[in-house]
Amino acid sequence: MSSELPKAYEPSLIEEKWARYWVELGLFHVPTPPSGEASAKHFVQLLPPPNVTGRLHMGHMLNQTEMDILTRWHRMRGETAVWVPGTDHAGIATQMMVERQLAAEGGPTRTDLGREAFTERVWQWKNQYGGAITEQMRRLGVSVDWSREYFTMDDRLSVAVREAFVRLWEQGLIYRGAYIVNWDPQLQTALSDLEVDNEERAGKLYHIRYPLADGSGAITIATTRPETMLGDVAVAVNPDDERYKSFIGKALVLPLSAVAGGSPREIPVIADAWANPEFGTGAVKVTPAHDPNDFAVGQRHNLPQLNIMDELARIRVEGSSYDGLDRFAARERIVADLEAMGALVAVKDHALTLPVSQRSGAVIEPRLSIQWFIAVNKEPVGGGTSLAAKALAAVRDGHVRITPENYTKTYFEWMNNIHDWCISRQLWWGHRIPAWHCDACHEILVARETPTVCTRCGGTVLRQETDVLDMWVSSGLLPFTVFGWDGSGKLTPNLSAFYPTDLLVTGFDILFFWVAKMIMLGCHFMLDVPMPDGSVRTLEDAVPFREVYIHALVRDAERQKMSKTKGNVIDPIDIVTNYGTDAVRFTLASQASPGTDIAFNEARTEGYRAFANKIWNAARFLFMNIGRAKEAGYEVQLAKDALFVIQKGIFPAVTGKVFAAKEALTDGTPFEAIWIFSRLSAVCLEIDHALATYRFDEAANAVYQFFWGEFCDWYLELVKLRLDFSIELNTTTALTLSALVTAFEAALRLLSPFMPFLTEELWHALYAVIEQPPPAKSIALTCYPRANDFPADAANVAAMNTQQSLITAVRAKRKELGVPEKETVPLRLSGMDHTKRAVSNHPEFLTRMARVSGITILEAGEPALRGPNVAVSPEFEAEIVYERKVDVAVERERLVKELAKYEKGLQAAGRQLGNEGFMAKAPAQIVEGLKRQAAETRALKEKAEAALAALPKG
RNA sequence: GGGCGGUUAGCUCAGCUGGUUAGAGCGCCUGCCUUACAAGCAGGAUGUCGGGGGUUCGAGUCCCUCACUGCCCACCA
Repeated sequence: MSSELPKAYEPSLIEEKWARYWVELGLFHVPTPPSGEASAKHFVQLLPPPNVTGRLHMGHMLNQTEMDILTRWHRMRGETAVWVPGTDHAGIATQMMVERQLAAEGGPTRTDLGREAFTERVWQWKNQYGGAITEQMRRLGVSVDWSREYFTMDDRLSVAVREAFVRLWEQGLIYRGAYIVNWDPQLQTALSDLEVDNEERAGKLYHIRYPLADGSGAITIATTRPETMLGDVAVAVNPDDERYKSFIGKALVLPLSAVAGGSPREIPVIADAWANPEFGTGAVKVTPAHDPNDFAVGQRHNLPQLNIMDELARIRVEGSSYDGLDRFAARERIVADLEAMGALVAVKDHALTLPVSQRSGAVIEPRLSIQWFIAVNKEPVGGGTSLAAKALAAVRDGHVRITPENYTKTYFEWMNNIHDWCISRQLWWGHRIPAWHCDACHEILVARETPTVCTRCGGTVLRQETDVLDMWVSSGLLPFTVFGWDGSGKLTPNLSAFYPTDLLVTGFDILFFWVAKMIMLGCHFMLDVPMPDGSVRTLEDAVPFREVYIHALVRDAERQKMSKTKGNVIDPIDIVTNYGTDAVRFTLASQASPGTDIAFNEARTEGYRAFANKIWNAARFLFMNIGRAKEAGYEVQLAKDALFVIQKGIFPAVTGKVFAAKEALTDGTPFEAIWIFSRLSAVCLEIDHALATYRFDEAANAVYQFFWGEFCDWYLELVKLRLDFSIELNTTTALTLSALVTAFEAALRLLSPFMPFLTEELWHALYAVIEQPPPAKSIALTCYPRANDFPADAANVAAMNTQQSLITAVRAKRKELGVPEKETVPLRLSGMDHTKRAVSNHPEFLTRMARVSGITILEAGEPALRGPNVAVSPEFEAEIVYERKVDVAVERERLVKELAKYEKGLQAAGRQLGNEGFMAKAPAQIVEGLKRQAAETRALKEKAEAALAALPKG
C-alpha cells in the first residue's frame, strides 16, 4: 500500500470495516480474572440498557459517545476497561409492540392466544427484531465487551431476580395489599408514580347538592370527577369550618345512588382536616376506592371502600342505570341527570392537572386494587436499616458521587419523600412474581422453587401469581447480577474483580426510575457479599457504582426538546450517514459538559466533518513525504524497541508501551519539532484534566485547537521548509520527517477516543506506508500520550510565540498595504532583543510564512521604525518595504479607532494604578502585570500617534 | 405549591476558587485554486456579559432584587 488515500475523507468507506474488525477480533473483551486474583486498576461501566424495542436516538448517542470516550481513554491509560452492554426486556413497551403487530396481521389477539402462547410470540419477536439497537451500537463502534452482553430476561438474570424477590419477602420488605394505584385503563395495568405524567388541562368543577336525610337542608360539594360520586361513602368538612359544624355526624342522601328497585344510599358527614375550607364549597365528597386522598380519609374513619369501576374504567354498579358506561360517558349522563333534578348548583371552569399514562397516553384512573409493593422505608426483619436509609447514606457519605453536584440535592429531596414502590404489573411479559396462591386456604407462598404443597393447609392446588415485576426491579439489580450474583452470598470472580463499578453515565430522566433503585438494591444486597480479601463489606463497597455522571439533554438546533409530536426528532443514524460517526461524536463531545444541554446543530457537525477531512489530508501530506523519502533513498524502518526511525533518525515514533521522544532529542533537532512536542505535552495535560472532570467539551476543543491551529497551521507549514529530497540523505530532512511522523502518530492516539474510526484507519495506513507491522491490533490498544512523553521547552515556546505574532503582524500589514499575496517584500525590524534574537536564529520562518525576501535587523542604537508601513507590537516594529497603495482616509480612520482603544485601556489601567486601595491590596503580580500592560499600551499608543502624524494631510 | 437551572458577539456555547483591556466554532466581509486539504489558506468586523442595586482596591464571576425563560417534583377535591 502506498500514500494513495482519496483526496477527501469519506467515512462511509472505512467505518463499516473497522466496526466489524473491532467486534470480530473481540478487541474489547476483558476476560474474567481467575478467582482470588487481585484486580488491577479497573474502569468498569454498565451500559444503561436500552429497551429491546428501541431505536437509537440522540440521547443514546450522547450517552454512548461519552462512555466510549472515557472507556477508550482509560483503556489506553493501561487500565482494565470493562464496559458491559445489554438490553432491557421493557415489559409494557414490548408487550404493546407485539400486540400491535398481532393486530396489524389481523391474527389472534393477546387474550385469544393466552399467556403462554403470547409470551412465546414475544420471545420470537425479541429474537427476530430485538437486536436492532445493538446493531446500531456496533455500527457506532462503541468499545463494549460484547461477550458480556446481557438481556434482562436471560435465565441467569431471571434466577437472580427471583432470588432477590424472595429475600426481600423474607425480610418483610415486600408486601401485598389493596391500595390506590395509578391504573392505566387502556393497558389495564398498574403503573408506578414515575410512569405517570401530569398534564395541565382545562376542566370543570361541579358543585353538587347533597340533601340531608332529615330534610333539614343540604351540603353542596365540589368535584371535578362527578361520576365517582356513585362510590361516595361520606362527605368531609373541616372540623374548624363554622359553616358546617352543625352538619357533622348527620346523614346525607347520595343523589343518583338508587339502584333498580331500591332507594338512594345514605352517607355520613364527617369531620376531617383534609377538607379545605378555602377550596370549592369547603365540603368534599369521599370516594375511597377511586382517589388516593379519599382512600386515606376512609382509612382514618373506617369507611367502606366502594369500587364502582372495572379495569376498563367502565361504571360497575349493579342495578344502576349507569352500569356499563365508560367513565366519561357516565360523567355526561350524571351531570345531565343532576341538572334535571336540580342538584347541580354550579359548573365552574377549573384548570386541573390530569394524570396521564406515560406509556399509553390514557388518563390514569386511581383505582383500588391488590398490588405488590417494596417497603422502602421499613427496616428489614433481622435488623439493618431501610433501603431508603442506606441509599441516602451512600450518597451523603460520599460513597457515590453525583456529577453535576446539584443533582445530589434533587436525589436527597426525592429519597427523603420516597413512597413505597409498587412493583406489580398486570402484564404477561416480564418476570412473573414468584408467589403462589393456595386455592384452599388462600395462603400466599413465596418461593425460589415452584411449590407443590401449601405449607399452611397442605393443599395441592397452587396457582402462581399472574402479575409480573416492574421492569426497573430487574434493571435495578444489574450492577451485581451481570457479574454473577446469585444470592448465595458468594463472591464470584467477576464480582470480585469488577464490583463496585466505577462510573454510571446516564440521563437525569431515569435518576429515580433506575439510578436510585440501583443504589437502594446494591447497598442492600451486596452488603452480604464479602470483600475479595474475605473481610466484611461495608456500605462504601456495597454501592453499585462510585460515581454517577448525569449527562444533559440533546435538543434540536433551536433548543427545543425533541419530540415525535413536534416532529423535530433527529435520527442519529441519518446524521451519521451524512457526516460520519466521528464527526457526530465530536459534535456531541465538543458541547458536552456537566449540566449543559446540547443544541444539536448540523452546521456544527459539518464543521467537524471538515476537521476529520483536515486530519485526513494532514496524513496524505505525511504519506506523500514518506513516499518521497523512500524514492530518494531514505531508509524507513523500525528500530529494535518497537520504534521506527528514518535514516539515522532520531525520533522514535510509536507506541506500544514505550514512547520516548524526550530522550531522543539531539542537537540537530529542528526548532519547530521541539515546539510541537512541547505543545503536545501541554495538550496532554489539558485533556487529562478535562476528561477527569467530565469536561468533554474542553478536551475536544483542546485537541481540535492543537491539531488544526498548531499542528496544521504552523508545524506542517514550517516542516515544508525543511523537507528537501533533492539533496542525498540530508540529516535535517531525516530528522524532520522522523519528528513529523512521531508527532502525528502521537496526535492520532490523542484523538482516537474522540474519533476512533478515522484514527484507526490512518494509524494502520501509516504503518502500511512505512511497510512495517503495527505494534498493536488497534490504535485503541496502544497507550494514551502522556505529558511526560514529550520535551517541554518553555524558552522554545516563548520564542515561537514571538515568531508567530511577528508573522501574523506582517501578514496583516501586507494585506493592509495591498501587497499581492505572492509578492515577496523586504522587511526591516527593530524592537526588543529577544524578538531580534528569535528572528535571527530562524529567519526562515518569517521568510516562508510571511513571504519576506530579505530581513534587515536594526542595531540596538538605531531609532525604532515608525510610519504607516510599520507593523507594531509592544515587542517589535516591522517595516515592510513597499510602495504602499494605502487609502489615507481609511488608514486614518483605522488609526483613530486604534488610538481610542488604547486610550480606553490606559484609562482603565490608570484608574486602578492610581487607586491607593488597589496598590495596597492587590497581589504584586497583578499590579506588575497591569503596569507592564499599561506600559505596552502606552508604547502602542505612541506608535499609533506617530503613524497618524506621518500620514499625508488630506 | 416546593426545588433546580439558564440569560455573554447574528447563531450555538466557553469563561474553573472575583484579578490585567471578555473568548471559541459557525455565520458575515475582503483577498487567495500558495506543490495535504476550497470540507482549504490569509486577513478583518462584531459584545453598556438580561435590568437595577450592593459588597470589594477590583465583579460575566459573589450578595440582594426585578424581568424573561427552561426543567424536575407535588394527593388539593
